Amino acid sequence: MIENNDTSAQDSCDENPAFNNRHNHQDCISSALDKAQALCRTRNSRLTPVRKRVLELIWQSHKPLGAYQILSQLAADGFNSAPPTVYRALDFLLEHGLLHRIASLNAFIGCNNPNHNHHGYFLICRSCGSAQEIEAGNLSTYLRKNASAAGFVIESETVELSGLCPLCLEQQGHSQSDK
Amino acid sequence: MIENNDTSAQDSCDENPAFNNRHNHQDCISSALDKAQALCRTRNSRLTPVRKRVLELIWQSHKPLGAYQILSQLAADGFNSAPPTVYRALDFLLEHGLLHRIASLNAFIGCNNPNHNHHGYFLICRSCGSAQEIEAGNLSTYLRKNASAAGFVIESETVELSGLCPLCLEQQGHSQSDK
DNA sequence: TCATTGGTGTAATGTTATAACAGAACCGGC
DNA sequence: GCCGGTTCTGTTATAACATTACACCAATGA
Ligand SMILES: [Zn+2]
Ligand SMILES: [Zn+2]
Ligand SMILES: [Zn+2]
Ligand SMILES: [Zn+2]
Repeated sequence: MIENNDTSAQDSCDENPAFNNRHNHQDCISSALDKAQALCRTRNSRLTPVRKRVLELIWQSHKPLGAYQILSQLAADGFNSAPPTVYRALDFLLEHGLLHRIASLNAFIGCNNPNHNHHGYFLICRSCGSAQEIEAGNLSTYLRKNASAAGFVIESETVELSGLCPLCLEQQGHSQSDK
Repeated sequence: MIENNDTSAQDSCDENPAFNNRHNHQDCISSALDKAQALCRTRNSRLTPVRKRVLELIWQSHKPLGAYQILSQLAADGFNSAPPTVYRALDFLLEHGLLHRIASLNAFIGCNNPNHNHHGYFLICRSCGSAQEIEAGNLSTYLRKNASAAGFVIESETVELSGLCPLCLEQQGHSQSDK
């Protein structure tokens, strides 16, 4: 199942992990936690148990997770679980660039490039719920240039594109041919 | 590049009304209501008093309005005012393209191009709260092309850019020079 | 007329997020 | 070690946003 035969990928999460069900997802999780650990050390910030657990829960799939879903998992773990607990952890992780908030879903997803100060955008599958962050690059430049033509200065970008991922498209194709 | 060369704007609302405090805003409102009226007639839909009033309230400024703000205004008008009332009206207006929902603000703003089936994006001033819809044009094409390279098919786009509008930038400049 | 449809009234509830304040844990200086 | 400031957590309550479910009514068209 999770075999990766003919790709020389060492880091299986660098490609398009969310829409590739053959990648080794344990690597995604542990790599994200390692990065977070390192980043917090260099910044003299504390990745406390709650914060770490929240980050881990969010990374346990590539589907954006709602605050109250996280909350109930924390409760199952025996952590304290009242809304402020999880929102404080989320705020911390957001501030450090370890997460992004998906406004159109009221949900949160891990960022696997927390060091680089970037503007990403998201492809979100409406069928399976997976989301994939894409580096904005030109897009951001383009938007800023256009905005400045109107005298507007962009400070933050929310670009969330909903549709069907490759995996769900394939499945839909199958079910259509069944008709 | 998004260039819009046909700047034969007679209608004072076609330019950049949200960020132009000198435009005749009554024209914005009445033109929006007229368009809605006409559009509903051709579609055999009913622009009932509540629906019309909600649309009017939303158009009374260029700032996205929350559902409960609308609700309290309806109450002041003597309309029934429970959440379903306003959400039903909003759903109707959204379906007919007369409004857009701003996910990052949980708020609603009028669309002044309800006939044309389009993908707009928004410039939202974090200081004064005004928002301006920009026709997407090439942006949409670009996003879809990039997504399809990842095997993803976009169905809907949420592009909300937050920052400072020209008017607020100018004010900020003044207050800075006061230092 | 009567059934159908679409719109509204109303109560209750669900979901997402924050305020406010008390207490505990951590950390640097002594 | 102990102290004092800061940061983190616990707890209660509430704010803000949105939906469900069901009853009623009014327009439409056999
Ligand atoms: Zn993964
Ligand atoms: Zn999918
Ligand atoms: Zn106007
Ligand atoms: Zn402004």
